[in-house]
Amino acid sequence: MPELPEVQTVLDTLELRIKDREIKDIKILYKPIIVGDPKQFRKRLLGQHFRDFKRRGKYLLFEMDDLTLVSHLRMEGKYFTVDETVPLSKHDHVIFYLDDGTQLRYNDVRKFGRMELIEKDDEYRDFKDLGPEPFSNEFSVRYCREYLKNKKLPIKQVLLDQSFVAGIGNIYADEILFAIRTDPRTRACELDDEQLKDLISQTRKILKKAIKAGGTTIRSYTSSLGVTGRFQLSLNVHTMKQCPICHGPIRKITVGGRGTYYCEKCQKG
DNA sequence: AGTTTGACCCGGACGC
DNA sequence: TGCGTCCGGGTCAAAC
Repeated sequence: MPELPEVQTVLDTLELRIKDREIKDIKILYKPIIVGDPKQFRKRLLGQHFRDFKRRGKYLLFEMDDLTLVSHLRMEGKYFTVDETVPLSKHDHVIFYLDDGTQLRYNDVRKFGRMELIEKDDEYRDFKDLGPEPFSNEFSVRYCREYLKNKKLPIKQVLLDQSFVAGIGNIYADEILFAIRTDPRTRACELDDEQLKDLISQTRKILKKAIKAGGTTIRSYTSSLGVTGRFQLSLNVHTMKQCPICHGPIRKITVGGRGTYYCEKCQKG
């Protein structure tokens, strides 16, 4: 599932491919992807150019001339830039016809992804409940301490809560907790300042490394986008069988309804 | 009022 | 082959 690093990678790559391209036409093959009226969506985007590529949490923001296209990939949303002669794939749902004869295609097996137009510089309504960016100064020990002080939920579950910090999903939550040697079930309010400091720095370190890995991988692809690059990312616990530190078994449990991998020897308290 | 839980959207993967 | 079940990001409603 695309998390912050994958979203950033997709954005960076799309910027290289379609920056300043004009939208000549749009075909929407599966309407629920579009939030709001699909006809208006198409109409308003005709003649617009992809000018800037920004990210907020896991949201992609395509800044056009007069408006912003907000896109969320949810589980398996992918973008491809292809020549118009390439046949449609099974799960292509939205086709953008560009002025250089190429197409930007949105493909989504689960159909969970969403696109929505917002007025330029408008604060997107979904963003009001979105927590700070992991790389921002706002994501500080003081902020975490305050946010978590009454939270009795498992720390893993809070890491997945986008209103705490934006952009972390199931895979990186597991990796971060492994990196700070903390049991994913630990109550969030029980982390002390030292652990919070560690949490913040490891979060940034892991996300940065992932962005770097994703970017490297993506560049080796010439005809398609949306390959997230995760397969090249080295994971320590998520979907792993053996702990890279103690070589003991990695356990899989359910925390907050999500599959969770951890090492019971290395991750205590 | 604030916090927490669970259903929902969807289809591929997997198990029996 | 053919079912049934599981999974998951974010939203929303319901329950605590």
